[in-house]
Amino acid sequence: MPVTAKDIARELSLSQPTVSRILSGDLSHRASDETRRRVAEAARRLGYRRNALASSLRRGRTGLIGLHTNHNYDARNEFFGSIIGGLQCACNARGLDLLLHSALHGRSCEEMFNRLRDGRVDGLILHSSRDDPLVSMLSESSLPVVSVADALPGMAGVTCDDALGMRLLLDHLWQLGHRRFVFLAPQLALPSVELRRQVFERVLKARGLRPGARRVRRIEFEVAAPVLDELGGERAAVCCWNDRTAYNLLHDCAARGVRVPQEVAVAGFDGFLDDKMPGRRLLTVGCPWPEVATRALDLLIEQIEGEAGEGEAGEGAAGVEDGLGREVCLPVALLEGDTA
Amino acid sequence: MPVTAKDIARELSLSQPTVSRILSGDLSHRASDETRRRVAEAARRLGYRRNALASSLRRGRTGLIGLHTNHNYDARNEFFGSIIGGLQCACNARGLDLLLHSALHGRSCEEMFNRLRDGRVDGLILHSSRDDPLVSMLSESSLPVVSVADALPGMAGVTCDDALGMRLLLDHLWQLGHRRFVFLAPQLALPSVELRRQVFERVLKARGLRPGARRVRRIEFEVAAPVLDELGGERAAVCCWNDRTAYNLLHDCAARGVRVPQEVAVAGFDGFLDDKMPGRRLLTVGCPWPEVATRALDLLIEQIEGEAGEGEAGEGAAGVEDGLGREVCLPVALLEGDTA
DNA sequence: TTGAAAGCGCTAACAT
DNA sequence: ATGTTAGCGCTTTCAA
Repeated sequence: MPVTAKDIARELSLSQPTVSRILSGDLSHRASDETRRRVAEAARRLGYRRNALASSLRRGRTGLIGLHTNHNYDARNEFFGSIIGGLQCACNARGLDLLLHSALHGRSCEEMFNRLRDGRVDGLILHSSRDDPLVSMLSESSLPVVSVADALPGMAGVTCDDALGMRLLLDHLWQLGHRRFVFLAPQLALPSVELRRQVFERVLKARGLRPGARRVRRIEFEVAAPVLDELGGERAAVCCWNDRTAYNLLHDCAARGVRVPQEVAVAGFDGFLDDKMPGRRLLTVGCPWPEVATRALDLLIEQIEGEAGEGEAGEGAAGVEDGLGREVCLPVALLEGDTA
Repeated sequence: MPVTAKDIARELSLSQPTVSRILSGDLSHRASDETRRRVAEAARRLGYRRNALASSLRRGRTGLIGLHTNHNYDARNEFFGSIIGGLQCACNARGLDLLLHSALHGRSCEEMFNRLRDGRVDGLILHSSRDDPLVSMLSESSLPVVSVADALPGMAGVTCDDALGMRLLLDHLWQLGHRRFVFLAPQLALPSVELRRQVFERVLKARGLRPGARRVRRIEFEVAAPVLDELGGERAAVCCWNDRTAYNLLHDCAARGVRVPQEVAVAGFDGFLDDKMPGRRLLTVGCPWPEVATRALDLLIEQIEGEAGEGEAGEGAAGVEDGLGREVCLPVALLEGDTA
């Protein structure tokens, strides 16, 4: 039913490749202006549209960028929405489209790997954790991959400056007079959070706080409430691993009548703009997630382009100078608020 | 470089189709257990992965669903994020993947149309407005399309019950004692908003309010501030066309020291969960956007499947009984708050 | 400037 | 139970 180059060729008594060359805008091909005109006219008249599948199959390029996460995130999650949104804009600017891979929950890791590598995407943006078996499969494969937010072994990645963020946050809280801290971390093995935790412990230890005054509390993903039972009256600053957890905690405080910041101080990490409810503002660390996504796409495109011109390079030290081992770390900023 | 069915066939001295049939899980094909085993083993050993492009080209199905909007939305927008998120889940459950089409801003409408119809997706979820030329091009084409949130002529769609929502809202405000109303609408030709506006005017007229007490104010997208200058002291209930606009208005009120709800009452439309800042809650209409997306996908799949078994049906009344003209309207609920 | 031929990797019809 | 043949629609030599 759809009109093909062959149809136009038949209509104009030309060969199919000639038509195809003109319609694909091949500039190295010098066709007569007359033929050009006739082909263009017939294409418009018959409603020709190039089949992207056939074209991609032949050229080995699809113009599609894949996005996959092994967490239960979708676009409704503010973090993941920021990543997707940033990618949408960046793809837009570069004439690419974005493929959101479905998670295939419950299926084997091999199946997911096979789908990611089935030729539909030129490269992959990945958000995952160290304990995901898919990571090593991907890093050993030839598919260009760049991780976002959390650094993953064996592949390029773009992160926020987690260490700096945590330092800024602790300095600020310290200056406000806080001397008792809790860090709420998820059980997930997220490199970014582990980094923040390390800095949390190192900085506070250096300031001379005893372990009891600088606790790390593992929580169920973003569920903060249980920690309130453990604070025991004394004032504490609770550093949440992300903004969502912090907002949950604020909610729990309100529900239990715990005053913020008088009894409990709350800090987040993400910096999602929240001008919804005036009169209250979360202390947090601003992370440029959309820019993380944009930079990741840049790195990915480098890899994709590099891959094309490959083939004769020495195999020994490959992977470093062509961007495979590149790690980009973007600056963060303290966003002051009234919750501490 | 990638391993093909041909490679495996050569390795095992089989024909390529035999290998292909086994690896594609063709159950109608009875291969000997021995061959099955050898093929499976070789596939694993050599790292075979089926090329989705070739497969799709041949079968005429891609397993990809497209999403396009002609507005400047991306996943960071709460509304569009909800739609994307809902689609991700629904696609996930059905083994489909989601393709976010880049907007191609500044390029011609034909180009966008051509990209949407280039064979990469089996069907399209569309969010657009009546004044978009793309809509008629798509509705006349054979590509399965379903619109979300805003009903579009000539194609199936899923919407929220905008009329009911506005009625519930006005009833509630009326009972609270409000007798002066403003509806903030964008200049965009969004059918859903026009419907709300119509109901706004009809209901309030029926209640006997004179035009001056039931004004419709066109605003720049989601910019609410200017309306504050025009209220002139007297108390009014401002119905915003969406939650974002309402939050902006709350923000503006706080900035100018206008007390809500004492001086100005504020209502939204969307119902995005906002437990971020405890102690204040927007009066709004809860719209099930993710479910809108899910239902739209169902309708789309119906169309796609129906299309396959087509070919001999009478052409006269086509398009109605096979779901093309279907319009689904999902229920909404009033979400009470303290802003009115 | 254009045409002929080949092939991307797969699936489907038919033959054996 | 397996092989043969053909073709999806396009791009890419190479030849004319």
